[in-house]
Amino acid sequence: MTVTIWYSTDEFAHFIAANTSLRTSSPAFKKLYESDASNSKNFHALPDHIKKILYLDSPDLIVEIDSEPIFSIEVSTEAGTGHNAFQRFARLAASVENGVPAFYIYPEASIVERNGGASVRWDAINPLIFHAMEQVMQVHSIPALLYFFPSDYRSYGANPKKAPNRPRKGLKHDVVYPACPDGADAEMTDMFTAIDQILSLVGHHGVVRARSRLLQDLIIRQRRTYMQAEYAAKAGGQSPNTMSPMTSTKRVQTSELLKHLSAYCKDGYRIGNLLRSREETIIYSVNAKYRGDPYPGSLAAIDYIGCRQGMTFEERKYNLVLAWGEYEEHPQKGFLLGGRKATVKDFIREVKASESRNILGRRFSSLSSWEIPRYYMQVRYGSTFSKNKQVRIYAYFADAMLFPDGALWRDG
DNA sequence: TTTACTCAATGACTTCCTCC
DNA sequence: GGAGGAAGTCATTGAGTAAA
Repeated sequence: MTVTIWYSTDEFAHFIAANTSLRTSSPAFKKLYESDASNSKNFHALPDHIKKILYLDSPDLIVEIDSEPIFSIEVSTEAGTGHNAFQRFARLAASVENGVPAFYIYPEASIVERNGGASVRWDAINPLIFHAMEQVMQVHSIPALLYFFPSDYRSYGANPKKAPNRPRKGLKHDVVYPACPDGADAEMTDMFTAIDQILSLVGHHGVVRARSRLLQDLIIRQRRTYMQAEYAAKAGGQSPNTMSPMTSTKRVQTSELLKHLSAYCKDGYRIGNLLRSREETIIYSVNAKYRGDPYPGSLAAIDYIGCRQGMTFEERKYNLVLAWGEYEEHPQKGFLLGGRKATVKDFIREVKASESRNILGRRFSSLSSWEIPRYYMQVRYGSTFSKNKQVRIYAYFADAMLFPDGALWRDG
């Protein structure tokens, strides 16, 4: 049995190995490269099954046994207010969509000091993240489990100024691995138990059979139940639509979307059946400058919270549309998008920039040795991994992208 | 060989806006 | 007017590359 831990942070990989049964399997530690866009020298050398998990975004760690990914982990110390907790959601989704359980370590709350220390308070996690992860589990029948990054919150929730770990945002770090969460905390020991359980099931049943049993496992069911209870307690009965990022969405008749898109339909062209097949459309309306984070992750979460009813993005009850600009209803044109913060040119510019990393137009004699396998990867995958993160994620999740001065959409 | 610069990604902090 | 959420800006890191 060959165990490999793919990591972006060496210390975190050793932290996980030392605290789980992985320590007895003499794992190999290998660096994970995020994409062909961010690391053209090394990305193409990753195994194909690892690339598939990275097709949207790269997690902090992937554990692989005999060339089969077993689970992935994402860790963050960021304050989880607003849409922040969703920034990493696309990579959790990518993992689970490939049948690989995903662990997410996120602070229940972290201390944010504002105005030079005049204001010291806990910023608590947006509970909608629990709901979104539950939806992913329901769609794919693969665990997506959140564990709290250990903190002083439960003991010093009312008094952040007295929190022992105030200089580190109230977060408890490990003694041996200081950049990592405190491995002695119950949240982390619970996570290690769940990891060991997954490794044990894989050892007994093999990867494929183990996957189908994971959600029935008692330890995993208990965590899932805990997450549901946390959502209920923290959301206090609020509807998902009253929480970020759902507050930035609106549901409209698809006919309104088609009216809006008709401005771009010339020379007898008629929009295809995919958009028409769904009676209603969810529009993620962002009146902001075009950018990446946090929108890609939020878009993926909106898909799972409000649109999906099957394993692929084609199986949606509602179209999912990302609209940049100031939304304004319009009786004849469906709706308008105003403002100058974002333009379709921003998106096109990024796509064009990614093409500069495409080496398929080169002559063989001009390729250096290390570029030959990269060239061969691009022959197979085109620019799948050469585009930057947001371009990949937007094009994957959004059935249409709208700007004040242009639009892109799928036909089928 | 060293240094400076660029790019991509991530995360933290500040500011703005809306609602009560 | 204050609280909290949303959006914008900035700092950091790591890798690659071109110039000194």
